[in-house]
Amino acid sequence: MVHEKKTRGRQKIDIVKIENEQNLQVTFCKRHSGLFKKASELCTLTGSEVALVVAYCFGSPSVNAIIDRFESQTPKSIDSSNLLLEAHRKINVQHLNNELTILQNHFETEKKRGKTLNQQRKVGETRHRWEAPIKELNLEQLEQFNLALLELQKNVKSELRKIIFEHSNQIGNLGQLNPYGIDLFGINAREISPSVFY
Amino acid sequence: MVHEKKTRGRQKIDIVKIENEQNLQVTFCKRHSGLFKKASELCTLTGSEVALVVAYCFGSPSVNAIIDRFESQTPKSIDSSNLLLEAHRKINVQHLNNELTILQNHFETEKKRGKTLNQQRKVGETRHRWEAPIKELNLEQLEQFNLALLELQKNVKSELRKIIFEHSNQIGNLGQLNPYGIDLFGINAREISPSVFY
DNA sequence: ATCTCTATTTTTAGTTC
DNA sequence: TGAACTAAAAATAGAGA
Repeated sequence: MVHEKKTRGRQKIDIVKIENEQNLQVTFCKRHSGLFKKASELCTLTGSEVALVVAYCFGSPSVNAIIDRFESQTPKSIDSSNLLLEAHRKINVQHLNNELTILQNHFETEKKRGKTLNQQRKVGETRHRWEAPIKELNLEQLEQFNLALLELQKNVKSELRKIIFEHSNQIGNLGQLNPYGIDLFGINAREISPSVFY
Repeated sequence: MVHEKKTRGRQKIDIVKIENEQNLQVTFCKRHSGLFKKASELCTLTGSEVALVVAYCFGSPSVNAIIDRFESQTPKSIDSSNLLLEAHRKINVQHLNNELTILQNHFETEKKRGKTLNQQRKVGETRHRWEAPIKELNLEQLEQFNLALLELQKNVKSELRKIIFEHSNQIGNLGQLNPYGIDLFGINAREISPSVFY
């Protein structure tokens, strides 16, 4: 019996910019989630720190679809300028906020752990003399990164408001609007072994 | 003829912290490079922006091996404190510098492109009215991120100097020293289509 | 640490539902 | 859109030099 193959399976592709907009969207979606999964796994497996920021935008047609869908879900009572504002806020900033909150919780946890380490050191463990500076360096770096992300988020918000404000004076040009999306992924420092801090 | 398998091939593993130090190192190495490759591919394929920071440290035994190897390659004429300084600088900061230079070149290119866009806009292309703010937002964010990275690099350097200085007064404790490595990967903004900027 | 090698697992391109 | 499917491509665990 001859078995007809149902699909051609995964095809080899060159790593060059995808020109077909449809393919690009699908590939972005798949590889984007794949990348975050890999990053997450690296963190978990090796206890390393990974900060990953992916920024992208959608082409106008799919943007319209998203906005349309959002509008159809929103009560009509909200006035239209507010509606657009909220739509963009939700689409662009909500996820960012969520991720950032998680990230900040990680930082808090690490900060506490850093303090504990500091206290332990005061007890007189000379064995740990090299750990503390690196620990602190690490925290410092992470906090700077965190601050940069906060700043970035602030800018996203204010720029979005600006854009949407301009836009509200110009309804009908929706196709030219570019929603902006940012995903964040952050994992904190961790011990590799009781005597090697990270 | 019975074919004896040479290896068991890839084995399924749970995504939990690897406790065996040796396995951890190898896995980190493999997955670290795999992650950067994936990030690079996502950028190229979809023209998205990705910033990836991976920070990790080595356990003491392999650290000794690295330092030993470095020392055996270095002319004996250099005095030992300088030697250690240089060793750590090379190991920890060189790659960072290289990556950062590439990153900065990308930023420069993008900044120029942003200016060109600005000039074009002044010519009177109303069609592009939404592109510029997002372009600028993007650049601004990227520059902030870049600044954060520069700051981070500065801290790595100064902390390393501090650690190495302390260490040079305390030879014989090499096993407690934790080299610190940071890899950076950054890709710039790009057009998705002539009318959608990123 | 890296590189190699192999046999698997995992990811994903293309398609269909 | 978007989730599910398939089969091929790609990544990688384990072992080695």
